[in-house]
Amino acid sequence: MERTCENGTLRKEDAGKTVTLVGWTARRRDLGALVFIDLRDRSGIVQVTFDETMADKVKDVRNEYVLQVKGTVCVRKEANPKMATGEIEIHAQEVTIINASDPLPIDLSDNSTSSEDTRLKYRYLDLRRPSLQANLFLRHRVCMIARNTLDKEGFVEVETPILARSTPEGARDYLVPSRIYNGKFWALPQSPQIYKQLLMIGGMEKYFQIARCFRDEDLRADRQPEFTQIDIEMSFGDEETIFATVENLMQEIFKGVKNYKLEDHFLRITWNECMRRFGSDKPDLRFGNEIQDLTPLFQNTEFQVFRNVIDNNGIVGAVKFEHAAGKYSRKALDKLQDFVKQGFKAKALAYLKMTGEELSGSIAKPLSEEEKKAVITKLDLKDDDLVLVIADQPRIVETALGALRVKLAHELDLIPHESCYKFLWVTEFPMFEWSEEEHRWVAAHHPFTAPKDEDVDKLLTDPEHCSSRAYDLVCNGYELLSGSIRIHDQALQEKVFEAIGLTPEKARDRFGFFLDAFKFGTPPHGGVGIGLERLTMILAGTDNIRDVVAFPTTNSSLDLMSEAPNTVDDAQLDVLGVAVKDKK
RNA sequence: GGUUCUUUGGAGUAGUGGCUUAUCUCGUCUCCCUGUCACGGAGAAGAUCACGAGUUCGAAUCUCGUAAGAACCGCCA
Repeated sequence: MERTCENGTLRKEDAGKTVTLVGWTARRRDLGALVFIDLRDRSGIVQVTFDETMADKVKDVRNEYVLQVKGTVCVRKEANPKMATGEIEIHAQEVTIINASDPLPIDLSDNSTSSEDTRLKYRYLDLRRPSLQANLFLRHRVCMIARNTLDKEGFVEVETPILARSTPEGARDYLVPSRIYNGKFWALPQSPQIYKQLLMIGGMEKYFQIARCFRDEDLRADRQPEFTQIDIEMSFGDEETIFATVENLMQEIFKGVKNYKLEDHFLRITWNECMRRFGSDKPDLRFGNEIQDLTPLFQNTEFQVFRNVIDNNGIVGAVKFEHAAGKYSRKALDKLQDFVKQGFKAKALAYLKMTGEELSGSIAKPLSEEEKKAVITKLDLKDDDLVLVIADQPRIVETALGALRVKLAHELDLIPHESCYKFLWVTEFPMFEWSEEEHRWVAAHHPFTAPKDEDVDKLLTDPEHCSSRAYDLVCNGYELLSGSIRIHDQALQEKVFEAIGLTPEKARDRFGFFLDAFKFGTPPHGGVGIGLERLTMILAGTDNIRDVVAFPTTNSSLDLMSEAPNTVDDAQLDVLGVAVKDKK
């Protein structure tokens, strides 16, 4: 099919050229003997005019008809400054209606928003939306830069199996029944973790993969059941080598995509400090409002609530918001209290408001004059400042105030709208977390993560206070990547398995091949998995992962377009040796 | 597993117990129009108000249940 150029690329310099264009009818303005059609392809829109000799040929054309137009590029008498191609138009000489279109069930114009489920049902139409196409182009750019940058540094892309063995630690696996071995199952990889470590043992030294990962867990605005990681692993390095590689990669991506220069080295803080200051392991550093520990001010308090909390190893935490007291009514603050009670198990939310020199609010009365003065001095309170206070167990205080910090920053518009990217390495994550369900310690990152050298002796005796060599890279409140230095010593690996309650027999059963591999000269190694969607979201300036995935699912992992998952024929089940208990 | 919110012509919405024969915008259909660009003008069609039960003299509106969507908590090594 003849096509001489893309519609959105035409400019005044092209005037006089005869061109053949193809595309979709974005909009048609019919003035009778003169018809204008905005012809859209993926590059943009150009106005085509059909004069009295041509108007008849397009009288049946409606929105989204596919056309081929031959015509001359002409300078417009009156330019449209809102269009990239607004200085020119195409005077049509020939037109072919290539295909018709029914009226669309969704509205493609940018100022309208069809509901999320209608858009997902007709995703292939929603994809015609220029903003969505731009996101997919952006994602492509990120992948291209990642490939080129890593290639230049000697990393080799290796594909690892999608049909793999289930590794019960961690997220729930998607399972695939085996036809040849009835009763046995593949698992889709949650990440290529074990394979990339085996590649290190296999002597690849520097590996990467743009890898699809699968996790059968409940979704969020930034989580889909399948997603893509820029997966990187390297031998003979340490944190410094890996951080340098990632920082360079991020710099290249932000330069290539946004022409934005990131700082040479990203900030670093330990996990403990991060939780203390921000109540989150993925803090948004585009605004301040850090959590303050007020416990020392109330050591001798007679306020019973604080007294009880402090006597039971709790803390009193606070977050200050400047010029916010007037914006939060009693009702609004009650709502915030419900938010922390329901979401974060906090028993209550107290507040203080500064009016002139005077402190008022829910706990102003029970506090002594001395204590109030101490709070004012400690938080440097000025007129109209709002202070949210929670007294409870430390982790509850931190996470609840951390969540309020983010919530109010949004409500008070404290977050810069323009391009602003605050990167942060969070290091020394805890080695283990206590699982209430399983009544055992589980790996906080994954069980192949190396402990800090000085904590190796505490693995079995004091798992709670073991720190690991795991790290996250955080940007604007998103966990952009996770990684760690891995264990490369068989004895240490077995010890960590023991710490999470895996008996040697069970460990052998689940990871035997992996443990065996450690016996044969395993190099020290470590790496990261970068969340491609989250990175693209940040670059695209959206907070919904569906905006950067071509065919996303709903919150409940349904594809509304194809209606997957769905039933299969009994014959298909038979051959797999699978029976369905309760058909819904 | 839990919490909160949402569901009204093809699309987006207004409507908090009777003022409704359900509002407006876009789209659709018919006619007019040679400089529009979210074209304009005249007219028309199109909705058992997600589904089921209940309260009431009376329900799009109140209550309960079901389904679907969204955000969050748990979960996500």
